[in-house]
Amino acid sequence: MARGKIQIKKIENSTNRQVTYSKRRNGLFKKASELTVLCDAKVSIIMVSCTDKLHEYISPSITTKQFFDQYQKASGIDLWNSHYEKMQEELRQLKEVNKNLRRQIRQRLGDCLEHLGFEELLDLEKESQEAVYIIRERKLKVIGNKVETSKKKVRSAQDVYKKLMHQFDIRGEDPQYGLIEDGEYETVYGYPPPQMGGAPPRILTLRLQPNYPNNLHAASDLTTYALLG
Amino acid sequence: MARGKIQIKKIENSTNRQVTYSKRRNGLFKKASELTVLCDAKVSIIMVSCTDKLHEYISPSITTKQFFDQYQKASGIDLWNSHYEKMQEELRQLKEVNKNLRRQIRQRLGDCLEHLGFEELLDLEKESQEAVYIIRERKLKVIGNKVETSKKKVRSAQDVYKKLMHQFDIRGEDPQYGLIEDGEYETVYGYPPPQMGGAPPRILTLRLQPNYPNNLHAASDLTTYALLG
DNA sequence: AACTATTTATAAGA
DNA sequence: TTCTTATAAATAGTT
Repeated sequence: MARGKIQIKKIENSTNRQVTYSKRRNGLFKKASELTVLCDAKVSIIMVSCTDKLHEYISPSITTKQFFDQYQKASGIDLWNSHYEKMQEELRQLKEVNKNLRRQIRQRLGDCLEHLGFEELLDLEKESQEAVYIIRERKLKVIGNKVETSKKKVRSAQDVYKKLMHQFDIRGEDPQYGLIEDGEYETVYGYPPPQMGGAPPRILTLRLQPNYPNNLHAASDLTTYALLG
Repeated sequence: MARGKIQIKKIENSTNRQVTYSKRRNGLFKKASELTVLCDAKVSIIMVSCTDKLHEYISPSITTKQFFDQYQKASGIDLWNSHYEKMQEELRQLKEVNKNLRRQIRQRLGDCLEHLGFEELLDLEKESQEAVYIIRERKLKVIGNKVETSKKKVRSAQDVYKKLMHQFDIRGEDPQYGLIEDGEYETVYGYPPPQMGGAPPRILTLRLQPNYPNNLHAASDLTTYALLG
């Protein structure tokens, strides 16, 4: 439009193209601005250059968001579309799946059995009974582990006790808590020998040990052993 | 810009304003189009007139929706606002809940028991065993219902059979399927009397009845009864 | 919608 | 990028 007419086709020289883009962009924005004022209109321009840089003009007194809302309303085109609708569908499906999972759990707890067919009922019974066996096995294994651990702990406590007793012996002092003899701890849990004292002295013995942490974990171990009786 | 310079301020004459809006809008769109071609850029223009009419220019090879996506990405502004974010959060939570529900089911099937504490294991065993009892009771009740229903169906079939026999009797024809005597159906299922014929003749008898629907449901009933043996 | 005097935009060069 | 400037394009006011 100056110093010679140009063909409207892509400018091949990249630098020229960049310069023209910049100039014409400003021109466009200026025109948009004038239009906004002269005609009391609202204009939104968004441009992306071939180098993927984004520029935008937006009339004062309106946000791009408001523009999109207005555009949607006027055009009937749902701009959220793919994103929004897919999300809603996904949400719906997840809720449905969730509902089914919850019902399944309730059925496995014995609720809502009315809507099950006979075959399903038989399968459920079989599955559940098998699960009970597996869970029971697991429980027994855990108990076994706990017994092993406790045996080790008891042996350790025993050793320290022995040493302590030995020290009392050397000093000629009264041990005062010497109710338990060596070698008896190992059989205390599960089959307490008749000659043994009750449980409280055993706990006291453990507490005598400053190296033995009398924390919640140990307490919980003791509590658990009671289940073996 | 012709026949006199104008001030850039709102045109008070409404007709003039409307005309100018139209002219300049075309000018703007033309410029945008040229820019698109010359600089290989993408342009979106949306305009709303003061009379709330919407006009839009969009570069070929792109949709307004794509523009929004690109705009969002480049600007970091979330045009879909809190709604979108809320949906994403909801989605995330639902997926989490889903995962937990599935794990719970697996545990009730005897899988993944390693991560359960001892107390939890005991609870699970108790719950599962109770569920098995409930399911078993339900199964027995369903079986009871099925037996009742089958008794009624047999009685009904029996009645029709009796009438049919009566007709054969009157016409002096050979019944051909008269293997089963009156009063025997009631005890057929569960405790077949030794003098009874096998199952196939019974089914044939039922099929003799045009009023008795020999559909899939009836067939499924017969199949189910076999489970009672 | 068409015309046209005039303003404005801008291509090319610096 | 910005400035300059010759010239193309846009457009205000008119018809």
